[in-house]
Amino acid sequence: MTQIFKLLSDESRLRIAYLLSKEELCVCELVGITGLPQPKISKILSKFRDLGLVTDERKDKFMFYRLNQESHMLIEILSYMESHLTTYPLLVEDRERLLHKEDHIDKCTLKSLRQAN
Amino acid sequence: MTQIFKLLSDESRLRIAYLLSKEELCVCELVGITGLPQPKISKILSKFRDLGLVTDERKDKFMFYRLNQESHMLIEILSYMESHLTTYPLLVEDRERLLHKEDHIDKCTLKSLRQAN
DNA sequence: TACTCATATTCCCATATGTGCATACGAGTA
DNA sequence: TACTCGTATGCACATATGGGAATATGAGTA
Repeated sequence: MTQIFKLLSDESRLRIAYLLSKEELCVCELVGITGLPQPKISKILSKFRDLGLVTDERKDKFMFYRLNQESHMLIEILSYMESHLTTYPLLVEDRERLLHKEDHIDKCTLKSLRQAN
Repeated sequence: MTQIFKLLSDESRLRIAYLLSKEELCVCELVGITGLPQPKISKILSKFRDLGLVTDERKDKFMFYRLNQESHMLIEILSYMESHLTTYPLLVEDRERLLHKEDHIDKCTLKSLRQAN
């Protein structure tokens, strides 16, 4: 339980957890949306994975991460955060960017791959 | 928001926050129930106070702390924890000791003071 | 004023943590 | 096999953090 709180106690981790609570995302999408350095995001995701809070799946060249649906507590806390989002503008911005994520992932080939589908 | 999660990410802080979610308590009661050293508890409570999460009130020689009722997010998280308590036996034990707290505060004069009332 | 007792603070130490950078890995492909 | 590109890992560094012991503070009281 303290582990979950610890993960959420860091702004970068909180942002990533929040974004993943919305939909599954790959590393380059998270980089594009948050603007955080890629190694940092990979490290954060590996911590999440070590604690069994996310699962990963490779699709083409991309590693997609999603919340482990068995992490009830994490999921409920994140969904609960939605109602307190105005106290955290950065998360609101992330949510906005997530809606237009195609505009933020031009540094990898995922964009054109998506457009091809 | 991250501040709240950070507070709850430490076992000692989590225990104290949980106990205070049940009822207002003074430092010596928290010492008695948790077995944690008094300076540690005072430090934790001062952190809580700095973040506006608790309020304090002196009664006789004792400083009583309670959750700030305006800390909605903290309060909701703590009440939500109740439903996941079995995953954290230590909190269950604390809850038990809280029910019989008179048995755990014999190192200060609060006990006899209470019995006098 | 001196004393008691509950609580608060300070200091020091070892350890943990986050960060940036460089680089390694690994799957697909030419 | 060599190359690309997305992702993962390792290292070094500064900083943050928790813990324990000693001590300070402060209110009440004799």
